[in-house]
Amino acid sequence: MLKISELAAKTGLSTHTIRFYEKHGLINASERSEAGYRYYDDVDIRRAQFVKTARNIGFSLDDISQLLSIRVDKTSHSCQEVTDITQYKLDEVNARLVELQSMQNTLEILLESCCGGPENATHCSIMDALEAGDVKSTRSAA
Amino acid sequence: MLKISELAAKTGLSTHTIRFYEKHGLINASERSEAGYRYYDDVDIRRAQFVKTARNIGFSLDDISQLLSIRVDKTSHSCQEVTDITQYKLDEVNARLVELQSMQNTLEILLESCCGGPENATHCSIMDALEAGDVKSTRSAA
DNA sequence: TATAAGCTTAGAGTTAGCTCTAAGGTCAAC
DNA sequence: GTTGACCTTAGAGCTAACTCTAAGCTTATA
Ligand SMILES: [Zn+2]
Ligand SMILES: [Zn+2]
Ligand SMILES: [Zn+2]
Ligand SMILES: [Zn+2]
Repeated sequence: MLKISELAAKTGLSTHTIRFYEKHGLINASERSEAGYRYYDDVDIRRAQFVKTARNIGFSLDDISQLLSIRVDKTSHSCQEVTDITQYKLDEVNARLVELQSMQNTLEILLESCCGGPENATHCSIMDALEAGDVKSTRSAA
Repeated sequence: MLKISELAAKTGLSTHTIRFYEKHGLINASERSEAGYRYYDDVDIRRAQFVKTARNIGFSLDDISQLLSIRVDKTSHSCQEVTDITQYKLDEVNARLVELQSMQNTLEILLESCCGGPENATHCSIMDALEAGDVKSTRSAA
């Protein structure tokens, strides 16, 4: 049985974050001392580590909620449900990648066009490009 | 002279956003009617379009503040200041790209490992991987 | 003249995921 | 028996960039 700071040390989550996750139903302490101290058993610890791992991959807390409800009763859930969540996340990531690559491209072109020197910016081609608006839009949803 | 909704139509910003940008010093209406209505002249309009363009590229409002203060007095600012802002943004974008590519990679590997079928998730390799924690961490700063 | 559309303001709410504070109780060590 | 580290709670604050609301003027149209 670990106390909260020990679970924090073990998982790399802060105690604040652990309590925050508890409030959101992601993890919990199956025991409490008389004084109200949280105590985590092996099952709790594995669940906390699962959350941390999923979080590291980039799943949102909502995604993780769904994964956890599959996890507690795997026989009632299908592989397809798991891949759906994962595929949806991948789609999000890919969409964001497209945006960022477009930003990267635009910024690189801007940087190439400007001398970057110490003279004043009256002739600056980056400023000119921003002024002219002839740059492609890279944002749809941040 | 445009009224706020006309400027909104012209720039693609909402009237709310225009007022929000004004509150943050990005744009302003050089005239007001007796009733207090905002009126935007050509200079205002060009500034608003500059902001929109910079925003489309992905610059933050803080970045844009800096770009605008260069813009209003280009002789007092150098190309280097402009490239510094741009390069800094590009560095940010590249850092985020690395994270997202790592996420993409991890998610693809997970998806390949799972059958995605309708059977129950007791054998699911995605769940197993999350359980084992043997996935690389993709997040540093979101 | 009445109705609707549009404008004003200050300020609150949204999102996600923490992060921190205050005020106080508990526990082990010296 | 008293430090000091650790625990508890409710709730506020943070970031970024909006987004919306309420309450009340103004302006254009029919
Ligand atoms: Zn130059
Ligand atoms: Zn330049
Ligand atoms: Zn399967
Ligand atoms: Zn599976």
